Amino acid sequence: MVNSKKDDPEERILEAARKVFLKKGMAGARMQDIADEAGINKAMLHYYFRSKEKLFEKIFSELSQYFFPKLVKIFESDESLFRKIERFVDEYIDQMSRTPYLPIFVLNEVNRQPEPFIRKMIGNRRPPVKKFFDSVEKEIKKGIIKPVSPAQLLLNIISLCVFPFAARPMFQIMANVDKVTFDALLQQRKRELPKFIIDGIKK
Amino acid sequence: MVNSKKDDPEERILEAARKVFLKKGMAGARMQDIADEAGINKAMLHYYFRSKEKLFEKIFSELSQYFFPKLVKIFESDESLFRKIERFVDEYIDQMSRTPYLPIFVLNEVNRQPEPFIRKMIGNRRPPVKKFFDSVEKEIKKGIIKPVSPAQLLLNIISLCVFPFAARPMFQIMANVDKVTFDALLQQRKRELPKFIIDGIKK
DNA sequence: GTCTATAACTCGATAGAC
DNA sequence: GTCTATCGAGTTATAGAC
Repeated sequence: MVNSKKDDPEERILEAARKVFLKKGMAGARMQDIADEAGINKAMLHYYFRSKEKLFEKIFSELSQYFFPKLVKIFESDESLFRKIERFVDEYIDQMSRTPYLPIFVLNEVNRQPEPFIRKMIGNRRPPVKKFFDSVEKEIKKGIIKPVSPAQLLLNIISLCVFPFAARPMFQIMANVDKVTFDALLQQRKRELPKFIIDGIKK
Repeated sequence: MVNSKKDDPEERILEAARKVFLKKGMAGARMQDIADEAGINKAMLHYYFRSKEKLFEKIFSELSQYFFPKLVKIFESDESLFRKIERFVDEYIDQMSRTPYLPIFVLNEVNRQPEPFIRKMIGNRRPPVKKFFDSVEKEIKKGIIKPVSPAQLLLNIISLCVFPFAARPMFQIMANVDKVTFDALLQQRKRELPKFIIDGIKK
């Protein structure tokens, strides 16, 4: 094994940059922090990625892709709407647990970066929501669920899954709760949330 | 009227700082931006508030207080739990509509500032949640609602109210929606959300 | 109190030796 | 490719005239 991934400096830099940008955001991150985290020298960052902005673009582009729910796979199946909601909640909470700082990072940068930059970065990463809407309309017509607005329902589901992660640091401080306890709370949530959502819409 | 509030430079600075910090965050904000916004000179900022950090502390402390739900007033009343939820949703969405950038600002800074700073700033601003929990337990015992976890229910309510504001910039870009349309969506939400929540818990 | 000028410092970026 | 040294732009903060 000549060039193991772990020793590849480019890979080490990306990993360090991911960590620092996630925690501090573009404006708060320092190239020095990233260099230290990667155990190398500031000049190397520029050698490999030219500028802070280029490095950030790479990281943001990569990370934002994990933020957007992979609705496609789930909602293209021919399971029932309820089953789809169950799977979505389960998978999305798992995904966010793996990258806890991701929601606040993405929300924050989308708010702060100029709009053209954001359009370029997340341009065609919009999840194909139409399939979900159709699925909701169908269940309404069948009389299985109440006549809810599909857009509001989708917003509800995403709010309920994502917000706890965005509020996690605040919650942990205010409730004086450690990581382990909070994770337990999330596991409980994975079980209770689908029930809550489904009971909120079914007839 | 010798010293109208509108002309008081200290007040003008605070208003400008609020605006700039909300939009750009501590790390992204520039003292020059604040000075320009206040229509005065950079040196004045330091004359009145000594340092950027001191000014930020003042603003953050003031703003974070508006972020925390005023549960007290609502949940101390002797209305039914359902009525309390209705009022909470209505008032909280109104509050956030008045300060749209507030949620993302607070969540972001809590994540980024060192924990001791946050503790000092929002220390005893934790809403007295116990009253709400008691109220939920009571309704469970009476058999009016299902046996839900009060903590999860509170988290649900807050998620559903706050998240749309944190995600607003992203949502507007992705759905290609302007401010007016989004505000209409929020008004619809004020009507539909209480139904959704209540149907999610009632027996 | 308010302003101009500038000091002091931080940080991204580059030059140049190895 | 990697490092040390340093430049230069941008920012916070202060000195000092009015």
